Amino acid sequence: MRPPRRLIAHLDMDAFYASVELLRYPELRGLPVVIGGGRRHQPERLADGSRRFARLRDYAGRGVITTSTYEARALGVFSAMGTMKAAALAPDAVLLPVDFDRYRHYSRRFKAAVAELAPVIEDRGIDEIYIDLTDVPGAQDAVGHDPLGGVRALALEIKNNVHRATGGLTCSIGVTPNKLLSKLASELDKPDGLTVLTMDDLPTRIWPLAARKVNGIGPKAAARLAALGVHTVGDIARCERAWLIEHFGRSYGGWLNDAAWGRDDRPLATHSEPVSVSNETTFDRDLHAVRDRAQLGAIFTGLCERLAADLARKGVLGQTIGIKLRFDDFKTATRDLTLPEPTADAVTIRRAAGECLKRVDLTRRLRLLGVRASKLMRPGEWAARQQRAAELAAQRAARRQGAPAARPAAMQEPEASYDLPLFDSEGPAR
DNA sequence: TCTGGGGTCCTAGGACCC
DNA sequence: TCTGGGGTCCTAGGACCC
Repeated sequence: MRPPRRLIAHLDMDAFYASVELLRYPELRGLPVVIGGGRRHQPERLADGSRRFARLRDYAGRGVITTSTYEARALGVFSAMGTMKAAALAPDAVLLPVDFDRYRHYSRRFKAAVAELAPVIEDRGIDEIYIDLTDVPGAQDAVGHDPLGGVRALALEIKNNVHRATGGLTCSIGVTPNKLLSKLASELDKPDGLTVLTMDDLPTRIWPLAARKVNGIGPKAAARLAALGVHTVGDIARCERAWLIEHFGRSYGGWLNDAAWGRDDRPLATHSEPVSVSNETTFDRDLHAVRDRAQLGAIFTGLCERLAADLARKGVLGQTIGIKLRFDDFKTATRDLTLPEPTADAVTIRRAAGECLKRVDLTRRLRLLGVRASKLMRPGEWAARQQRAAELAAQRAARRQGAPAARPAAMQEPEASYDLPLFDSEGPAR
């Protein structure tokens, strides 16, 4: 019996935040709309029942576009773009504030709709997931002459279920033998797309793509590749593995080679525990540690209080407390401090974060301040850790008492190593 | 036109222990 | 007494992703 071929789907909601907003404000359909900025541009309800929306040109301040509708994208406005730059490109585009609670609500709905048909899901944030279709009944079946007909039909069913459960949202799905390729495939036919690929499609569908499209090749790596004359995934595939390792290190170079040839056997991560929780804010104007001391102090305390509340809401404690600063030159500094025991208490967090702050040079003005908790654990976990640590300490003590001969010989007889040849002219080059 | 806020993972040096 | 090496934790920074 052959094992079933892996069938991994990547599902990506189309312009998610913007599409959720269009459900609420259908009169904006067909217009360039962007989500982002601050909270100061709520739509205004007029006397005649209609609404007045803020325009991008009305916005002044620091912020980025979170999402834009396809009409806004046509004008050159994309996510992560500075709002001021976006305003220069599309001054008449409608600007809406982000409403994460609402997006989370629709996120839960679409994920539940998928789970009804295929329960093995990896969460990849608010608007995308991986789905393992390998063992879903019917997914491996051929339909007529199409060996992938079964999985194609299943993916369409998933799209329909999402559309129905969200009141009209569309998504794009890529199905391939692994996560890496599916992530690329889901983008090939956006929006409202479905792309099913096998390894045979690698040269025609994947290799022409820009290297930057690969999940894991970011702006830095893409620039380094480009400087070496490597621009597409196919360019990477044509590079010798050894050459990639030479330029990018054993780990990343090897991965680049695997990625370009579509090799990826990572399983779906269906459960995950949070690693860190943080709270940060960018100021309206840069602040100075001395001149704006009072204002900074209030912001700092507020961040610590919100962090404490977030920890409590998630039911975790953090043992390492850290701060993040961003200076007026956009350079970032972090400091952290591991406490004797984990906490979720605002005052304890504020005190630890204050200690961290003392270790930073504060002559430059600040544009961002953040507070972070890591080394997270559930309250019961702390007791268990303490218990384990005590047992280990007891074991070590017993070993020291009962078996002194177990110490390394070199520690008892240091003379033994005196004459050993150390690094000489034949040693490793410095 | 100066660049949000929430995360994860990796690397690397030093401390410390055995 | 400055000589080995492995393992783990802490800290700082950086790349990357949604």
